[in-house]
Amino acid sequence: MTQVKKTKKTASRRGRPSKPRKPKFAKIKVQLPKGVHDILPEEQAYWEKFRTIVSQVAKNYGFQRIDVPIFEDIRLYQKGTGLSTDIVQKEIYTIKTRGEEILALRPEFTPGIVRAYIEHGMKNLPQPVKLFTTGSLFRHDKPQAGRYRQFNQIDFEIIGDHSGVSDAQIIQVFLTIFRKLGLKKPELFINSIGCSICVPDYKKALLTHYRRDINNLCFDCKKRYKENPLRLLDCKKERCKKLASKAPHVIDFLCDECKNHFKEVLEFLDEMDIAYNLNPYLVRGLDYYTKTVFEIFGQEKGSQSTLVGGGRYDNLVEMFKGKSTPAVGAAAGMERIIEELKKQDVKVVKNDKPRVFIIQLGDLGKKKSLKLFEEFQKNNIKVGEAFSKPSIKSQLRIADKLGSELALILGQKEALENSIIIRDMVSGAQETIPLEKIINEVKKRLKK
RNA sequence: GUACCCAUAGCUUAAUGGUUAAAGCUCUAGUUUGUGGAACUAGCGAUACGAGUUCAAUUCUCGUUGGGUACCCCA
Repeated sequence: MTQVKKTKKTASRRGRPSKPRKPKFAKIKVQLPKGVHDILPEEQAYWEKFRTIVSQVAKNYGFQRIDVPIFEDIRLYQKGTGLSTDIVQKEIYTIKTRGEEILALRPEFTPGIVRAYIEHGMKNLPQPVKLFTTGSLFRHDKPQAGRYRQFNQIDFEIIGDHSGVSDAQIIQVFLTIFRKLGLKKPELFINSIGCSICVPDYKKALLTHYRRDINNLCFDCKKRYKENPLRLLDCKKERCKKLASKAPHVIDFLCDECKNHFKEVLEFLDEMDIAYNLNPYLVRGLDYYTKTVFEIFGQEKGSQSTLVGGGRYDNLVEMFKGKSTPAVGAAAGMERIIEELKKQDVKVVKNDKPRVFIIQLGDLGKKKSLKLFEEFQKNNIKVGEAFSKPSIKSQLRIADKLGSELALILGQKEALENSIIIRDMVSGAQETIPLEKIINEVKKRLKK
């Protein structure tokens, strides 16, 4: 029999000389542009857990959510993030509108949040204003592990307080989130890069230190020498590193105010038992930082292991014509943190398995099943279904794969006599009961 | 922006300068016209794209695209 069938099939295939029918439309192959990624259903458990913890911790520490637009006037970032930064010089995505306007996809959160603070008169709220957000950012960078062109960050800002307590609290918030996520041993590095009063002195000293060796510097460092001497300390090239290691430390040049502020921050960290490493060469790549700067690294060493970066930016509000307002904030890369969780083998349980599954057979059975399904929704019981499958076998298979404990079978016969079969998927025992009692029966059985 | 490595089905892998590119997992269905997990059977499904060498390229060469890694920078 099967053979006949087979022969028939091949014969018919061969006997049809003219092509399989062509689609009337042209096909194109589409794939993701460079450096962007999908977050697939099986990944979502991590993201959900992450977001839940973030908003929980935010609430506990008194941060309110704000959402700022994905694109803004490019000048916001040119002025805020800084013209000399790589982010603005080579990584920012721009959009030209039909008018003359040039917009930019946000490469970071802080300028947008500061703009919102000013624009909505938040200086009239009780200070400081504590805000947080999460979302996608865009940087045209070369993609590699842990680095994407569209990526997600969580961001916390405290605007309107100069005290070191806020710096410490921002750090505390991120470490709390890490603890709740189950991330082991994040490492904190911290430094102070002074304010507009003391930094010029330090820059002068740096330039003096480098002056004699300027011709030995790498190409980038020559540029840095002119535009942003602090970043000379950041260079990873051997020759430049050697020079950097003999360079004077910022700490020694801090004015009294900055020195006290830094001391205060460290004292608060000590008080909260937060371990930190002092790194005199940590300067960070954004122009607006003053005083405290810090980074938090994961355990996995590598150049992309920065999980959090942040610091104080006491001049930024004023730069946008706001009233002089001190502020501090930080942001963490969500993709990197989730990668780190996976590397550390932190498991996240996904809990969306339906414990009950409805199986329908025949037209009448299907119709009644739809209704029954709604009944379960009203009773807030998660129930699985495969209404698109006609056979009982496929439906049972799916119920089994989903790990349902109970299968409810509603076929033609049951529909006619207003009953339903309830099947225990573990023991295989089943029982026919009146349809109207099913909700209570299921509730009873699920309690066990 | 620079350097190195990589690219076969949804996933993991195989093979070949020459007929129809192979397997496991997954998925769809069947072996029971109303009963899952196992087994068996069948089906779906791929040489990233473009050029060159060749009688013949998935295989060799080049380019493009995408991925990985290092530098740079950053989260």
